[in-house]
Amino acid sequence: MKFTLGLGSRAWSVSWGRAAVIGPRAGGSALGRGAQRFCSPRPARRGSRLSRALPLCLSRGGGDRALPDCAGPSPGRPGARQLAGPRAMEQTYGEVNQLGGVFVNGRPLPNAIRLRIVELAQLGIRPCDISRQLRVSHGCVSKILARYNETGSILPGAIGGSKPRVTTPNVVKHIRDYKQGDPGIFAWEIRDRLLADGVCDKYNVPSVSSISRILRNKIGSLAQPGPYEASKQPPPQPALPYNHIYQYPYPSPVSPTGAKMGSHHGVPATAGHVSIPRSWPSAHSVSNILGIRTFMEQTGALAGSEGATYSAKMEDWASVNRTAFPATPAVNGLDKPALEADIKYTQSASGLSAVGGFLPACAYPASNQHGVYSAPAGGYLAPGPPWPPAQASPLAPTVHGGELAATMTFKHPSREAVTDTPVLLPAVTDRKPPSPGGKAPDGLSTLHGLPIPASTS
DNA sequence: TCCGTTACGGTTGAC
DNA sequence: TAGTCAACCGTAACG
Repeated sequence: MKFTLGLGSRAWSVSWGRAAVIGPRAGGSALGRGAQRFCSPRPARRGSRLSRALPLCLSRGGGDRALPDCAGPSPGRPGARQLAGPRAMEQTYGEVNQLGGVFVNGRPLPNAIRLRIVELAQLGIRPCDISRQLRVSHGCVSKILARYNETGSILPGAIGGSKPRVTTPNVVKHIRDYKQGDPGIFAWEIRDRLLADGVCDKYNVPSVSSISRILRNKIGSLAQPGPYEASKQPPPQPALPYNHIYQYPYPSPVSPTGAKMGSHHGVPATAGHVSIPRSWPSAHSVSNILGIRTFMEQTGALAGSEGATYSAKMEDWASVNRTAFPATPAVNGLDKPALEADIKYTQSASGLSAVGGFLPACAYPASNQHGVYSAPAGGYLAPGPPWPPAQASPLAPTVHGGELAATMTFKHPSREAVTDTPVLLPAVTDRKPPSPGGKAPDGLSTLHGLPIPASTS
């Protein structure tokens, strides 16, 4: 069932919940499931009955940044409740899930919400309750918690981009050497030798097909140096620094608890154990997200071309996720943008009221949230019956804004204690060994990826 | 009712 | 510069 709400020039589709649409579950095999999905193309995706209660304008939060208009959905996503308009088109759009929560399809939830999910979970609140309270799908809650349990990070992974090339000049050189030494060598044998010789490790060894392609394209004629070799001699380099890319730069592989989550004062807790899914230069890197680069640059920790590189990255990301953490004077240790974000994310009379002040705010500056995320908290969490209704939050007594750091140490159940000592520089943790997943940690600073204001006091 | 899992449609960024 | 690809996202639905 689907109906369209029209409001002036605005109109969007709102569909009823799945129960009303698909009826009894097909139950049974995956085929049935798939068929059902096929026949019932997720009618509820574009919204829910709850969405009707949402404000029509999910414009970015207050102030002069508020959008004066709310136009219809963007052309690309006619069904979604989206914002439009000159500015809205570039900064605001979003959809409403069945719980009434606002989200941007394809984009991560704001770190503030992610953080709340973890925090609430650590307070013993069940995921289903968290889901309702934050109006985030339970699948998402589950995923975020699972990720957090696994990596200690609440941050989303790096979106987009490509994996680092494994066919580095050094690898190519070795392949050529192997081929020259044994023209009859098979690609898989080369692969084995690359591993055996330590040129590559199991995570970055080229595939057989890649080796074959190299042999075909780059080492086609062994009698003469390939164009690559002839043109430039790659500097000697160690085995492809896969670890440099994927490895958790943990101080000790046997000390998974080396890093403590959070710190009382350190809220921008720098130490920490936030990991990032990929650590090759990514716009989604924790550093970029959090503006750590800026900090590091300011402290001279990041210098030279690398800094420049990251600088560019930061610029790129400013439009979406990347916090344009300017090197502007901080306010009480908190960058102004962050403060603004705090304001924007402050939960109003929604079900989050109890935790509204629990978290500072989304780490994303409003300008990076494409509207939805930068909308006032009350907008992000669609208004609706408070959850739990007329019930004081269990968090309220213990958690309040500004005390996040003190209250939430993010001590992972399976992890060790939390340090109370604020750590000012990003620290790495020994959360997990290098894995193909390429989860790299970052300082808790990055912890939740939030510029959580030091609780001071 | 809860929750892990997964298909899906979407975004992103490197190539 | 546009297209492709593969990563990621959150939601909705299944079991």
